[in-house]
Amino acid sequence: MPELPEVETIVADLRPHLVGRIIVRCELRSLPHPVVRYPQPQQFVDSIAGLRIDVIGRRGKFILIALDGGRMLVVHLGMSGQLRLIDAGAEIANHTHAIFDLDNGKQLRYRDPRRFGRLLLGTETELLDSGTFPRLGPEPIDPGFDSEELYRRFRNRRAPLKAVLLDQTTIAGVGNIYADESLHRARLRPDRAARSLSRKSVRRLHDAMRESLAVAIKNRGSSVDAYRDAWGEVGSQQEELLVYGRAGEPCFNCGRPLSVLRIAGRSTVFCRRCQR
DNA sequence: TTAAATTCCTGTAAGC
DNA sequence: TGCTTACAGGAATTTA
Repeated sequence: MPELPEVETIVADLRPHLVGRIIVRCELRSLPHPVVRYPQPQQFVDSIAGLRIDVIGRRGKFILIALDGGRMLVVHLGMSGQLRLIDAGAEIANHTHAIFDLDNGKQLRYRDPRRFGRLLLGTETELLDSGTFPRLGPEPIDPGFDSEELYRRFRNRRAPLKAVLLDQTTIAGVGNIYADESLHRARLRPDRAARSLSRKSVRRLHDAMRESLAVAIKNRGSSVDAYRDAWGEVGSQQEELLVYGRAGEPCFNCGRPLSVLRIAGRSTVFCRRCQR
């Protein structure tokens, strides 16, 4: 599933090909439309035509495409979303829900078999006020994000550490894969209360999380499920994962079979010996 | 206020 | 082989 490293890879790949391009036309397929959440689909289509792409960036797991006139196109890939740059003549894959025609004969296509993703169009204020774009926590890979800030955010949280890491209003961009990977790297049990961590432990987690994300970005993300980059290619981080998806297999550190728990409705893999 | 449970959705894999 | 069932999960929504 696309988390911070996967979204970062897509954004970096698309940037040189999208900035300066004009969205000539937008076509929404499959109605009632499953992924356009704001504004109404017809208004979405009508108001995006003719706008130039000025900037493309990322915030948490959201792709932000700033358009001239102050509005932005926001894309969240959910579980199985793909945002790909394809020649206009190419065959249209099933589950393609939106097609944006660009002024150079290319198309930006949004495909999402499980339909958990969403598309938004509006100004920042509009999207925040409509409740369609959440108030996210800090970016974990931001140089200004220090472990003291993380400690402060854990301070009054009695929920399990894993659940707090998945909470996008606490930290933006971490999902099930990198939560498990970060906790393993930091040698912390996923089921202990976040507020029980010492400053020292939080510092270890802070460093582990940044390391896990940085390595994953370098490897162009984890293609454990439907994840593909902007060209339809897989990443390689799935081959480097320490615990995610390895329940029952030996811990690379101590050899003991990895355990699995259900926390916050997510399967959580960890080593009972190395993570205490 | 916080946290846990439920819901959405479809492809995949396991079980019979 | 072919059918049924369970499972995967991000985040909004509902319930406690």
